[in-house]
Amino acid sequence: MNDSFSERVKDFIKKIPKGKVATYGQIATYSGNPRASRQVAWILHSSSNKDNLPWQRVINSKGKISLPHMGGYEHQKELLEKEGIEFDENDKIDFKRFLFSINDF
DNA sequence: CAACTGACGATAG
DNA sequence: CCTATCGCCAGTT
Repeated sequence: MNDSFSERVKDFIKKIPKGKVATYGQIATYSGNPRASRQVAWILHSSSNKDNLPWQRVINSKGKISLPHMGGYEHQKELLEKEGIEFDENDKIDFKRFLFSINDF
């Protein structure tokens, strides 16, 4: 359960800087498995709180929060807005401005 | 080992 | 923009 894809995913998420967001596909890709986006989601549920991961910075490829309304959606949105991330009228995040990239390291 | 599950992604219509 | 499907992966049951 260590030194695996899962560990790298968690490590990557920890490296997402404040004020930036990353998509599941990105995390999966940079962790070695471009198609394990689902696994990323599973990991978040599995240990986001336990490992104190900035889970709120993980969104889907559409630039939107995946959580259902009244199921954490508003909570996540508030956390992101507190970090300076903005949402447009469609509740989408502008990748051009807030998407985290490997070059930001 | 088989089936199921999950905050997904890409593609097709 | 929407729904429907399939694919992919790891952890559970």
